[in-house]
Amino acid sequence: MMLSRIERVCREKGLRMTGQRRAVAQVLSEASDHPDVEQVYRRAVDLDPNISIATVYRTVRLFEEVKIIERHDFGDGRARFEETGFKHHHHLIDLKSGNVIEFESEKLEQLKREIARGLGYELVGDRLELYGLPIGSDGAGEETDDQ
Amino acid sequence: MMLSRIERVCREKGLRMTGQRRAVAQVLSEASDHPDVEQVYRRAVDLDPNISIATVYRTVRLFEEVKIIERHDFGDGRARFEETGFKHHHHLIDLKSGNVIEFESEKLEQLKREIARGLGYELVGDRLELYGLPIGSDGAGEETDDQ
DNA sequence: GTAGCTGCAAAGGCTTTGCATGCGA
DNA sequence: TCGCATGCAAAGCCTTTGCAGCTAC
Repeated sequence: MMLSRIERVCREKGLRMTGQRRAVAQVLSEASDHPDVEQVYRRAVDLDPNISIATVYRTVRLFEEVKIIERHDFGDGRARFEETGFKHHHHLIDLKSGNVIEFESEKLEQLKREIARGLGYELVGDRLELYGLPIGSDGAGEETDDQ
Repeated sequence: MMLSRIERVCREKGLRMTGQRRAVAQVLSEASDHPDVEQVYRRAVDLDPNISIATVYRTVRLFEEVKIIERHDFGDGRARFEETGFKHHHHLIDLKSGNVIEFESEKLEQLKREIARGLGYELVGDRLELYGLPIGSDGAGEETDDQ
């Protein structure tokens, strides 16, 4: 059986691998969206029916601390998660469908650092989301939702 | 007696001016920081001892809806507010002191629009905060706090 | 006078935590 | 074995809301 990337990193970091952590790891490894805790929980239950939502909360916090996942806040009051990627990126939220589109821009990275430096600061973190409406949309669009 | 800018806008929008709303308006007009609800409440009590925190919550929501203040979320789980300015700007949070520095950048505005457009979206909103450490800091800095 | 505003306290949504039990290394 | 992990339920934090009384217009 093949280990998920997250699970591998867990071993490297010496974290105890329980069935529940394995389940959360797999869910987040496979997710291409940005699930919230509730969604992670529902998907994890399919892999390990014993998991509780409290454990999901504890596990995502743990994974975040060792930097194998990232926490996001898209302004709706709950946290969303994704596996840490190789490349720093940001998100554009499609206000019509709720979909999240990832993008990266070296120009943007430079500009952010430049602005911070200009104010006398070393940039150590940032948060950026764009909210947009699809060009050419008539507003009658379809929504996405989760199982 | 001179009306605050916010109070003037309230009248223009036909909002009923109560003592409590006047107090919140004045607090936000005078604030140069980005107070949270608790801080607005404490300052408003000095102007109108009858105000309750529920009213502060209702009032900032109302003011936000008519666009005379803006709501921000600096990642600490509570909302912060500031009077709407003439110019769109963003914030850099000094991680050493907690201070919030405002900045604007036309270059950045252009780049954001350009990125959104490139993804097929019309930019209708955004959120951007930079988190930084003062250059040349030894880490032994002073903190700010509020009355 | 009346619609709208307020205070109070209860409730709501997301998240954390205390405690006794369970389980991985 | 033994300490870390978990489930459950309670609690915490910020925010909203139902309701009865009050007030600006």
